[in-house]
Amino acid sequence: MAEATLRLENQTEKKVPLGTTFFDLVKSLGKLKEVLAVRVNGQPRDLSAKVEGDAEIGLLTFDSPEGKEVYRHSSAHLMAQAVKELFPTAKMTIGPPIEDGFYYDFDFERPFTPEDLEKIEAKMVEITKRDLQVFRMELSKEEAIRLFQERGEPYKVELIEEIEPPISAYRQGDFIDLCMGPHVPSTGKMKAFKLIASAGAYWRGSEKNKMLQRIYGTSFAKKDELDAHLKKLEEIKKRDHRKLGKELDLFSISDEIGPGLVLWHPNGAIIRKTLEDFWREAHVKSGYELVYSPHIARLDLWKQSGHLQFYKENMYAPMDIDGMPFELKPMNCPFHIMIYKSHLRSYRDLPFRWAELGTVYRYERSGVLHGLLRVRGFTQDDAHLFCRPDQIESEILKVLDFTTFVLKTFGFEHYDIYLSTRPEKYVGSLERWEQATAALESALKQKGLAYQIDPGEGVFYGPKIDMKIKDVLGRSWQCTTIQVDFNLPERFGISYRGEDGKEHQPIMIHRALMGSIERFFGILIEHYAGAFPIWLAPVQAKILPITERQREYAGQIQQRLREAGVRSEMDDRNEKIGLKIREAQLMKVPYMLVVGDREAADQTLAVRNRAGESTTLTLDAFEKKILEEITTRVG
RNA sequence: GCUGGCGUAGCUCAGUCGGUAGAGCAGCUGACUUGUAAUCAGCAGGUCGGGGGUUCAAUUCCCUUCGCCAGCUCCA
Repeated sequence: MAEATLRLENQTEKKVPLGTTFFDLVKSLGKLKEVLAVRVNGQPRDLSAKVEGDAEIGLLTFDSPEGKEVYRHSSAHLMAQAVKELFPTAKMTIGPPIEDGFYYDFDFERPFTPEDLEKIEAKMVEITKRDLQVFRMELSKEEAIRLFQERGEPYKVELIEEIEPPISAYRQGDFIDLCMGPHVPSTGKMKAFKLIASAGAYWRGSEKNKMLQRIYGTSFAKKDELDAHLKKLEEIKKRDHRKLGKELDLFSISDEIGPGLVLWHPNGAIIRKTLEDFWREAHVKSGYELVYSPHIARLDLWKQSGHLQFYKENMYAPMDIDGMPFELKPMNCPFHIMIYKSHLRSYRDLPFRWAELGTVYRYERSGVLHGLLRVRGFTQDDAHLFCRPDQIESEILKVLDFTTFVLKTFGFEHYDIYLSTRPEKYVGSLERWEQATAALESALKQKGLAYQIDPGEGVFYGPKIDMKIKDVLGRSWQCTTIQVDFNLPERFGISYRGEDGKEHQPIMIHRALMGSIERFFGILIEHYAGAFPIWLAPVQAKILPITERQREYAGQIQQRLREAGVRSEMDDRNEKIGLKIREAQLMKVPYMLVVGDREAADQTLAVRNRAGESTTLTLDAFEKKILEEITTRVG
């Protein structure tokens, strides 16, 4: 009998007869329990598939991204089977794995209720107990269409009509679903799953189509992994910036003022002020100059910039001022261009680096507003660099250094970086695009930053680098964006006088590091779970006298700390120390300074931190410690 | 914008299968002078998101509108 040589991941080779199933192969390796599917020469396959020749074999377990996909895709099938058994009139549509789980969309006469989800989950458990074997079927297009027509699944028929044969489907018990696969070998493989939510979703994602009922679920290979994941979801809920924003009295969004418009309360405002001071100081140190611009400008400016043409949906209606239309600004760039235009510029002047905390207003559809993360009025930490083409790379290098420094200050040290290249519709010459894209890429490489290329995802006016930061829970947030712009310099006809005495067009680079102050603040609240590091904390130290007898001593401490620039407060209410501590703790105050008769006599402080640890220090020692922590921005 | 859910005191929430509402915390007043996450008592507080309709009567049912939440969509 003919044999095939299989090379396994650990570089060992194994000879097996042709036609051996991967199931048998995995069994012979003693890994049947954890292996869900295999990768054959890079292609994921079922365990039931047969060895057809020499191949590189990978074993897919739940620990690999591909294994997770297989497992969760099978989980989606399991859920669909449960739904069909409970609600036979539900029509199946699609059900893919997603990050952290899976979903399945059904066309059903009503939304699924939480009680439905419980029933479905119970049915899923039952189906796993049946441990149904999962079979792959390969069909011609006609067979596939007939099969799903007979089964009364019109959405599946619609999908089949658009795909090329051979068409595959998977069967477990009486349940059949159109699917590329691969899948786990039997329903009993699914050990730990939970249905999370139901919600509406459009067929094929278009609001012109019918609204379907989507059920989200998640699944894991082990119960404790599922529990850990559910715990993380709880943690995310606890950290919700909207909840913490209210509890810590940081900000509010008022119905009477309008959706997406933020009120910064004193506690939030002092954090913002501290953050902005840091931002300005850092920019000046890094060779930027600060500028300011107005909130409205003549409509003509936006015509010239092209925003009226390309950004209209996000702009508010113009207002009439003395018979002339003015527009609320959605961006700062045209203003900075006008500053550029206010003088004749020489190649010797370039680059210019102009930064502004510029407040812009953009119309966002009502359904997308979300706390501080998506608002209608916000302040960008914006800057525009005007440089010569040969300066792009060095400028990008500086921006990359600068943004990593700024983000690191807030404890963000892991990024996903994307380089977006020329889209189909673009302005500017091919040569410019290539030069700029190469400059961006070269800068990323020099910095040793790992990045992915997003082909064709650049903006029409130039290539860009986007950075997503990872917070303490591992969630990604898009903040930094660095965009080369060939368009606006052209539209506004800006130029500089070159060495050759001729006019040249400068390159403009837009960049925002935090993105917007509002959004970044929202991310920070969640990142720190409201327990801001001491340099940002609204109240850095709270003095808690035990009785009225220590009021004078407590007052001296407060005065001393205030003079040293520490944001301190005193709680001299006629209350028990337990209550004062509890309230300071709930407000996540970094240091509680308890002073009773003992401390007053010794001129010391009982310093309690947020973790509940106490030490006794002299006032001098505490002042030194807290100032050190504030200036170094630790803790 | 779309689908679904929700909107009751400053906050968190209960309640009314139609007869104009209740708790805890917060607030105010008083007592207590207190040692590391809630001292006790009393008082006060709501046109039940807004508008309209049905009804003898609407916070409750219906319509509409605004807002919030989840998801979709969108984010040149």
